[in-house]
Amino acid sequence: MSQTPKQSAEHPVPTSADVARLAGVSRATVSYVLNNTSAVRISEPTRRRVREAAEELGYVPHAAARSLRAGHTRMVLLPAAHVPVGPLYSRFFNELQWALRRLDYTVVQYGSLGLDGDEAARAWAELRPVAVVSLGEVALTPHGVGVLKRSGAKAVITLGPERVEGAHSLVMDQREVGGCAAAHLIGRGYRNIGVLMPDEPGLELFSRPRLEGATEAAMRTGARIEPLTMSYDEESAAALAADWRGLGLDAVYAYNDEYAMLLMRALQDEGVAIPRETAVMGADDLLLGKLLRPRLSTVQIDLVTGQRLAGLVDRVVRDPGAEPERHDLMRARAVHRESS
Amino acid sequence: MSQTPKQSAEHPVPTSADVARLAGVSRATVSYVLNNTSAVRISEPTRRRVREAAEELGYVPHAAARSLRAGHTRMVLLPAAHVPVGPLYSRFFNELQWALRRLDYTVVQYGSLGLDGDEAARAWAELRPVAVVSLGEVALTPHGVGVLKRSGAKAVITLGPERVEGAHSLVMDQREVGGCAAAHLIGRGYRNIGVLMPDEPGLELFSRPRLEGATEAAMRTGARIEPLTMSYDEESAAALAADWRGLGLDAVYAYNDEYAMLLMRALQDEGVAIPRETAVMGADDLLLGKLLRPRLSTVQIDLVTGQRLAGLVDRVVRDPGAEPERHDLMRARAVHRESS
DNA sequence: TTGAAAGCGTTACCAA
DNA sequence: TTGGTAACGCTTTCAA
Repeated sequence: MSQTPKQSAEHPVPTSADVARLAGVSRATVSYVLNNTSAVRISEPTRRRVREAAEELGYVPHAAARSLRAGHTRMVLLPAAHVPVGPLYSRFFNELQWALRRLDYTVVQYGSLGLDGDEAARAWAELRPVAVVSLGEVALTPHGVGVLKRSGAKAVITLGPERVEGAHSLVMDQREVGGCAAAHLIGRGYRNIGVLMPDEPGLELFSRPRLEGATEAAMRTGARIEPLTMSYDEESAAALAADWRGLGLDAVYAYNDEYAMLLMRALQDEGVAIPRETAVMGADDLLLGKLLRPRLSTVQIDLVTGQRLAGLVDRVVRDPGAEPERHDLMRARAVHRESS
Repeated sequence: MSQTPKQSAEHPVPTSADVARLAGVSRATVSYVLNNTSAVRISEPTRRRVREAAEELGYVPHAAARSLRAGHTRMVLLPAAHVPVGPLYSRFFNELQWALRRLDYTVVQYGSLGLDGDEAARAWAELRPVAVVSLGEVALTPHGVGVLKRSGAKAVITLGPERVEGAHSLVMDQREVGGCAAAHLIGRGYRNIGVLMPDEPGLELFSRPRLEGATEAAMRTGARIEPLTMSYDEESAAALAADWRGLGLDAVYAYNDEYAMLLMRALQDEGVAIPRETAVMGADDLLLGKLLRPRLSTVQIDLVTGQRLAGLVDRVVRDPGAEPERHDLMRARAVHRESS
């Protein structure tokens, strides 16, 4: 056992050498045929023999060996600690993935749970991706970006609340969402505004900047912002609603539509009139919000399309020096319905 | 340019040879130090020099080279054509990912959009994963399973409606969901049951077996099953509701809770009394369904936990011969509320 | 038209 | 305690 057996001895994985042997040609010829190398002309009978041999052995090329030899990959790494929740985000995700495949990139979502920013960057760098698109679930530091770039990544693109030195940062400021909601409520005359913070882990990345945005918007007007905590279950909502009248609030921005729907129901069950006694506002403009009575006011968020982001990735990979044109990454817009 | 430049010439990616050179030792020594190989004792000063050199150069090992040498990987491939929709599924997904990482596997979601079963299997095999867990978005054929196994995959596990020859198939029969819903409705005396089929692509994988299950359950009782089509928007729901009374139905099973909520609202807007005139039933037991009035009856689905599935993966990898004990993969149970 | 050989970055054996 | 070296699977240049 001087050599690690790659398989349960009886079952060696076929290599191009095996194909060559069976077809009675050299490994070079196998490579030419299987990759349709146009620079070399191989006779039709030889091609057939090679193809048949490959087929018979069930030969599949070894991606690692290939990229090792090539010195680069076409892998775009999408760090995905959690599968993002919510239809908005997952649609964007799917679009991006699809568009990148059309550009002939291999999209790999790599879950780096429980690693901090720099550890994660190192783990990603080991895979030698040609590009990394970080959706902001892991905080990438300038150092982490350096590690990735030095390991050969041509494009490091971050979507998140703030710029990251060295990366192409697309700033997606969640504060705008909170600001939008607060401005809408204030504009309609509400002065004591609760802002719901989900208790669930992982949402902080969005919820905190949304709160900040609301606070900033209120500051300019003298309205009061009151942070509230709730988790995504009926008990928690009921508990919050039970104390509601003591809070002295006339409006609440509830993080997103799902939390808003939950809270609104709890308030209604408590006899709080919506919006007369308390206005309720969500975010994300889910279809379901329109089904409630009163219909839920919300913040509609236009995200950059996956298609456009994929184009950016490709451009930066081809020309890593060029600065990205500034994208209108995210636009938020209040949608008034009946709950506010 | 006889050799592909791996980087923009000025920026070569550091290798272990560079580290060795800088530290004044051999590549072997570098490997020993960086991998904490216990079989060899390296002096503390040497270790320090190596570590410092690695740090200074920003050296990160090359995963492809490593696995090429090792002859195997710890990669578990999760084909993910679409990020799955719905909180149920994504929770399961996250759990699985997390549990596999704890077992020291590298979880890679690989999006193989637009490839058919056997093409996809080939693409996966190129990465030489040690295990593949297919959630059923891509139909894996016995041939595809063969390709994967011959390429070194120790475990090929499928979750889906039916067994796949050669793979460890965990049968997750969506027919049970539809059957459960229909049985519940029939048990409560409804005899003319519509079954909603979403118009959205990709959901067919679930919706068709659910319809089948409902049909089978009805067959035994003489109830009528009527397939209906609707897409996930208000217009489509309104159109369906407008014709509702002509359909002569006294109940509807609406694929899942989201579609059910949408349809129920449209029916209410049309003046159809729920459940007196028409009973409505969903599936998935979403929290939001409890918020409607009347509260939505549903089918609660218990999925196998990601933790357990991860354990199975690990067991099969360690001992590919062993048959998996039969898991109770999915259990469906009707939950009666007010809408039926 | 085909083959021989070098080399990609790593690790592990064996020798010093 | 350390270093030399071969080998993993593949592609590509050069020579025949």
